[in-house]
Amino acid sequence: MKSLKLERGAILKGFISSVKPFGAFISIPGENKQGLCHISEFESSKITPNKGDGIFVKVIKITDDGKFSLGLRNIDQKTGIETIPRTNVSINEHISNSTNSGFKRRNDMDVWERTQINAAYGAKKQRLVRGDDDDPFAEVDSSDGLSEGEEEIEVQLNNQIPKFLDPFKDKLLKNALRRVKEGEKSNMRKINPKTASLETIASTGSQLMKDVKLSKIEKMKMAEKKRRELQKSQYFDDPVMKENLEKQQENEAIEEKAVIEWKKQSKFESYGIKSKLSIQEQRESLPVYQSRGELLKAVRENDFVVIVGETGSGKTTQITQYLAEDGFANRGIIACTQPRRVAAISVAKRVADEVNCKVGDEVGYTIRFEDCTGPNTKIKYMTDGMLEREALVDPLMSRYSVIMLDEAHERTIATDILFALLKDAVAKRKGTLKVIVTSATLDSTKFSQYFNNCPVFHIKGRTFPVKIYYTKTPELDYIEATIDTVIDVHVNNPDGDILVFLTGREEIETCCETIIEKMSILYKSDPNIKELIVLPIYSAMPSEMQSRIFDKAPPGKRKVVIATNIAETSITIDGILYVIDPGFVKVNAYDPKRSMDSLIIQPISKAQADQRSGRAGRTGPGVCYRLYTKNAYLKEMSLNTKPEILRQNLSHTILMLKAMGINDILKFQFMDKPNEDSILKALEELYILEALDEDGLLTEVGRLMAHFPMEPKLSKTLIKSFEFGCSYEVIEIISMLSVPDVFFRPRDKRELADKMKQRFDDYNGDHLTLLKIYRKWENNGFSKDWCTDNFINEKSMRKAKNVKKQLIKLLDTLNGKSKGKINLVLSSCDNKFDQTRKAFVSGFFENCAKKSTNHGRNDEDGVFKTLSDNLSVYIHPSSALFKIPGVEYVIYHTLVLTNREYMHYTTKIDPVWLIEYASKVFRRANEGELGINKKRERIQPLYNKFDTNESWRLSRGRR
DNA sequence: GAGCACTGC
Repeated sequence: MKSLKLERGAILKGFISSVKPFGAFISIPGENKQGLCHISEFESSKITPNKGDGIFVKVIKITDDGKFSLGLRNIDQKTGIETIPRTNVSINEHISNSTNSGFKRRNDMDVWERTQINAAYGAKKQRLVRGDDDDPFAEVDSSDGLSEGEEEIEVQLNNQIPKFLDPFKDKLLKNALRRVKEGEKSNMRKINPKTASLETIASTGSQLMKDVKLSKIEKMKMAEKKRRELQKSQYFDDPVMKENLEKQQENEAIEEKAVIEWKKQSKFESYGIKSKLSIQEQRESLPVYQSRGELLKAVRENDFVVIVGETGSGKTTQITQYLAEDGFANRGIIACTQPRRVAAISVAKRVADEVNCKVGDEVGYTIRFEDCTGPNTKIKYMTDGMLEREALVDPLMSRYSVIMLDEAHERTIATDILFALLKDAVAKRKGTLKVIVTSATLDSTKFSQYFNNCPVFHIKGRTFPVKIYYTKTPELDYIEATIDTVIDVHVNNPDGDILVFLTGREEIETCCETIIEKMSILYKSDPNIKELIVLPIYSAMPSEMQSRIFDKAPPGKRKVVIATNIAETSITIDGILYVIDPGFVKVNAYDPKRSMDSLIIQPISKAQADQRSGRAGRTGPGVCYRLYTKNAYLKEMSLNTKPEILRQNLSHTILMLKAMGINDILKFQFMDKPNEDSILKALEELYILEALDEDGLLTEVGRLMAHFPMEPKLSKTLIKSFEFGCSYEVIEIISMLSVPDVFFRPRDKRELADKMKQRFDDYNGDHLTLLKIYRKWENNGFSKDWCTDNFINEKSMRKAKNVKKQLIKLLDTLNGKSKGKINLVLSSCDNKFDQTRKAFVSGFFENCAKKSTNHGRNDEDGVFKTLSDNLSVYIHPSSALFKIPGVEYVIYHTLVLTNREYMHYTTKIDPVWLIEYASKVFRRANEGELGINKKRERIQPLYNKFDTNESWRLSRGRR
């Protein structure tokens, strides 16, 4: 054959010079460079690449530097002649031949799109026909119920992408999907891009997120398919390929190891700026020092003082010391509460340094699992939840002379409850207890009014000015806008790190990946662009990865930290000069009517927006880019974030209040009173758990339940476990239920992680599965490696172990204090795990669901109906009971609304137990009084909460 | 066949 010139489209003969996992290098005689032929080319041509083989190739592309890529498709390897792409012909032929069977003419682009869309959506109706080689479009059976005019096209999946469109595949897929999405949305009201509200944008979600997610699924499928085929066809009979694969794997292992080593080595930069000033000089240089005298005077003269202290004012570390120096410590302990444990510890350490003592001596801290105070302690930092617990024993707070509720503007439930408790205690203590409350600027008036119009003190902060920019029109896709802004700031602005606020892990990961992708293109086009280091952070991330965000960016590089609102308050990163705030946050919304949790994305509040922008002004004058309009900030955003007490299940809180002797919850002096539904729901729950009696007064059991730091359903279960002789089992399960999810599912190894999890699955359900895991871990010496090997979150396991320890200690104390009245002797049911399930029924009978019989229709499989509300609920796919036949009655730990109403942690039960252990609520249905449908449900609730508003007081179980 | 903002006792 005559040698052809090397140009695009030319068909040449070459020789395979080397085989790689991604394809083969091919030498063309007379050319001194090798061309690359991708593995997909071999796959579609059904040729096994072997070193030395001669093949016909077509030149697809030649780059500027003379490299060329080659193709094999549609080239007859015997003759070297290009065949006409068969798909084009076949489709047209087929369509013209089949006009009678309801098909309309469509071009192959349509076919291709439909195939892709169907594949991506896994459409149920689609019926794939894998035609054989001679008849790619097997005769279509049109008798499947399609009416005239409707068309259902049936195609094969292989090689449907027109060759000429290959390079645009990703883009086409994206567009096709977008069209489908828009088609779906066409009934919805149109969003006007100029006036869209934040609410609308939040509820629409980001298109970019969806696109990335879909194309990722596609890519994963392709990669998996490729990997499998490669293994199958090449690995075993080709020594060159085998060697290459092994080498590649080796390299990957080395790389992975290097990353781990690097992570180990990279350590924290030291915190704070080392100051040359003496401690005394430093203290005097803080802004709060200017107000020392006035502040002490105000505290002496008033029972309550509200302090508006900006960040960096020194209020948290200094005010307690001023009070101690002024003699308040002689009349009792000076307490300062913090919403977070780390804050309590780190502030206590700092103050101990300043007064030159050991932590736990004059200055100490108390948090759950850890009491670091002593007989000399005068200044005590503690979590607000800890002080709330202390109020159970001592509502007058008689140990304390001053209590400072720090960060009170965060409005945790504990702080909100303490507001009212302290107001009461101050009145009763007649001048011997002082309360200081810190607040943000925006709600200082509200705070002052609540605390009997007390004085408000302003302390200036020590921060730099932040310039704020708004967008001119609303950003419809806030993820896309965020990515563009990050890159824009990086390319056009002087040095300084960037902080971005997004709502969750998924968003953060997508955003990071897209930025890295886009940046790599930019680096190529412009070598002068500085490197951008992209760092994600969210709470569920392993702590060794979290610490990376504190590393300083090397000279000449800039870092961008992409965070959830963990970076709003919990974590402070030095060196941030630019903040990018899309204006959204993910919050938990609890629906008391259905006792269901759901996570929703919503606009942030003004206070939150200000908090976020403030993060740019800690090391120098900063800039904040708000990706919403000024109008949205002024008119759409609420002043403050809705306090937690208005968003949560209150049963635990209300049980505590009852235990403190506060009976009339509806008249309790909340700063913001929770919704009545929410209070009634909690009271009702406590009543059916027998923690409250007919009059709403605390029962013996209720008093006991209030001692445990867990939700009432769990404490009831715990107490009942002593009757069932399975307290060890129940304690271990409760410990596992009260920590973050123990199952670890890394993005790239989900299947493996799921398989590992399945080995622990107990056929009775998830509670016993958790028990199994805890015990396996214990038997393996609480080993970290065991956790890693089994895809278990070690952090959670250690926490569970701590909870177990605390519970056992607590039970010991209760037994000791009760002088024989209570006898909670720990015991194990050995292998009689029915006892354990029975104990859970006696606490969780309200969370009971029965498999729906569907009355003949089988549209929806696996639907359960809750016995209390007849709500349709589903077993979560992660459950040990998912798709297990023969599961009729179950109890569940919580109900979470995501795509569906899912039961989390489900356990199979015997319905008879409901009657036996929750006789107050359930009874056997009476055949005579029921209709046909009701008869199918042998058990019915006695108690009807919709009777009257006060029905929680009544017991219909007695009739 | 699925999605976990953030705390706290």
